[in-house]
Amino acid sequence: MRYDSPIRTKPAQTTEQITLTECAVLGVLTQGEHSGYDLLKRIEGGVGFFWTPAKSQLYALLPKLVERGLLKARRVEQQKRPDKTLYRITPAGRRALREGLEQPSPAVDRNAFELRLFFGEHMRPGAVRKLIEARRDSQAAHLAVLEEIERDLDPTEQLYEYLTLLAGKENTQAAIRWAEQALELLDRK
Amino acid sequence: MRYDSPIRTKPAQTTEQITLTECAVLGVLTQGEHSGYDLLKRIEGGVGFFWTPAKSQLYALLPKLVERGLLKARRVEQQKRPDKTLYRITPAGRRALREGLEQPSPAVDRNAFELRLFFGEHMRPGAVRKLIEARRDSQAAHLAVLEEIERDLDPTEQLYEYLTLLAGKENTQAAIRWAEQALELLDRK
DNA sequence: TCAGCCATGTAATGGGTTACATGATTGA
DNA sequence: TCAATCATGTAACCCATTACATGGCTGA
Repeated sequence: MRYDSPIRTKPAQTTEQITLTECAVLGVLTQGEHSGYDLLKRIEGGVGFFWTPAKSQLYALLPKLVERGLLKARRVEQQKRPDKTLYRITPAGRRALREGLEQPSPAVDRNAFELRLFFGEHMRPGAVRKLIEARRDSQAAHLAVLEEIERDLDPTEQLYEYLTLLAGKENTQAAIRWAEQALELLDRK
Repeated sequence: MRYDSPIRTKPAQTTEQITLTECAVLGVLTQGEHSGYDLLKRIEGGVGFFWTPAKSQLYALLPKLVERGLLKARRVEQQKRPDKTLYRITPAGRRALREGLEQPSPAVDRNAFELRLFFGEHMRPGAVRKLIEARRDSQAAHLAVLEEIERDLDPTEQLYEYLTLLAGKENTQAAIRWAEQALELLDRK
């Protein structure tokens, strides 16, 4: 088989596309100036339920966002603590965030749990049951966390956070219901 | 800051770990011998609901799995069609699949939709509503597909496929319920 | 005649993970 | 005294995506 050398077509970008990881970072930075370290903490208790960049990825990302003009960096020297860099979102950053958020989401979300379940036949007997029980328990624990958050959340002040919470609860409850049903079906067999 | 050169610690693997993409491929190949092209078709109508490797990724993967002894390749010459390579899973492949499936799933599934919703405040007015409506509609369409599949599925013969289907239905219904609720909340505001 | 299927890839880049590394400070 | 927190990264992969490329056959 023969192949001609491919033609370099640098796709002329009207505006620089940003990834969802970058959206997550910019999104958190709309809530004020933060260091990389701060961001990791913030992500844990919020966006982290559905998006978790690795530490090294985050530290690699921040300077790049500064280069692209989406963030501004400010170095802060400290005595009792290591020096740190604080990042602040720029107007261009806000525009990029908006555009990134308004892109359509890809059609399929990959789902490791369903993949495993689907091929349950190829696991050892008992492994599927364990998988489902673990699922039920972790989802129940997650539900408890979500309900905790719900108490401290004002639906009128934080409408979108609230809607996201409701979505999370609905999903989690569905997963628990399913798990119980599935375990029964396994028993009957 | 100074860094010593990192020590090369090739982690002594007891058994070669496989990725979930590889699980998906091996899993489909437990159902018989297939070409790369066949696999893509097969994936579309099954695993593809929760796992979708790119075409180029698949074609790159298959020879590697052969090298590692998890698949066996067989070249088939054809007259009216281009020649093709058929792949068949080996006993080592089945073992690797089992081990891969039995690994614990990562705690968080990333969810592009929830990420967007969470930062809804930073979208233009109306964009969130569109996002939710699109979600509702695509989930409703998906539910219809799942119900179609359900009709041709024998719960006793294909238990795990059936359980996966139930999980999918439960999730989809939860998403639709949530979307309707969310749209009402947006109206009231 | 023309779209679409069959069949297999290459090239280039980008996104993301794991493991390693440092070292002072603070509270139990 | 010992673990945890604060704070920032490097190195090396590997997984995954997008775009490009080929070319005969088949049915509407």
